[in-house]
Amino acid sequence: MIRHSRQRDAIRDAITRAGRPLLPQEVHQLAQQQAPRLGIATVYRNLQALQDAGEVNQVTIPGDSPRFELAEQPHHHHFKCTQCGEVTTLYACPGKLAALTPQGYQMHRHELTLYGHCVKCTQAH
Amino acid sequence: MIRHSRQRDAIRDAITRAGRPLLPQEVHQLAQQQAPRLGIATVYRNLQALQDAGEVNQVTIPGDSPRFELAEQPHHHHFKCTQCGEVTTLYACPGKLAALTPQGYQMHRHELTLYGHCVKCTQAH
DNA sequence: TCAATAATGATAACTCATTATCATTAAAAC
DNA sequence: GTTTTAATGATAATGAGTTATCATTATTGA
Repeated sequence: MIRHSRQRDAIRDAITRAGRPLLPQEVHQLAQQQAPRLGIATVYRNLQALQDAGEVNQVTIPGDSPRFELAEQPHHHHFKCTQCGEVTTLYACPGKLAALTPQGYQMHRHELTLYGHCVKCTQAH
Repeated sequence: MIRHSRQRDAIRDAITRAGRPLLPQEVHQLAQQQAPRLGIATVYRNLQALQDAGEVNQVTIPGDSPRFELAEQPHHHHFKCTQCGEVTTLYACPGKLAALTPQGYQMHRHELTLYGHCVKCTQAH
């Protein structure tokens, strides 16, 4: 039987407030503002639980460990800043990707990641 | 001072013949046909050396460990078969991705991965 | 052919994200 | 309030990929 917990709320809130995919460590840091003694194991446990419950999804940027974002978002892609490492959500898609698929192949989904400098890092020059 | 070695030739040839990005284990298996007693440490050492020499590049598919492909290829993307796991090179690109970049951001490069079933796995039904 | 040493192969060691363990804490039903 | 037990926090253990170690092999210049 599933019980309510301050920690799980803090984790869900952190992901919601961020509006972008977060690494477990980022979730840990952000959620600690709301649940001070939060342990990293609890973060992993609840990310798993929230995923099983269909509340959050896993996002993997090439070369990085998985990040977590709210489920129930429209189709989107991501931008990773090569300076600060932050990942942003992009609500846009080039479309027409079926044309890239070779003869005889079946495409079911796609992932696109843009790389560059975010606003903060661009301005910091 | 760099010496010639049968093992490095076998590794370079395996990547060249494959025509697609290979995992270190795949390189190991393929190159063993040409260099029977090839050890996995030698594979890693030479992948690093070939990368330093600019002969091969590293490719990372989300969630996977790095693969290696020949450098000096035109711009391209990849297709990963969700059935057999094989990664194929796609010499095509949707283009016009600058339009997806948010105001104030600077995009330098992008990565696109298509997922689905390759010819072999599609036919195997 | 021979000497110098780069490269190899086998395997131990390491890295680091993630998971398991277990005593303690705290929801929630009564 | 009391009881039950899910959830937590601290930390040890795990695992997969990669790197380091070192005795041995093999390339290359003399």
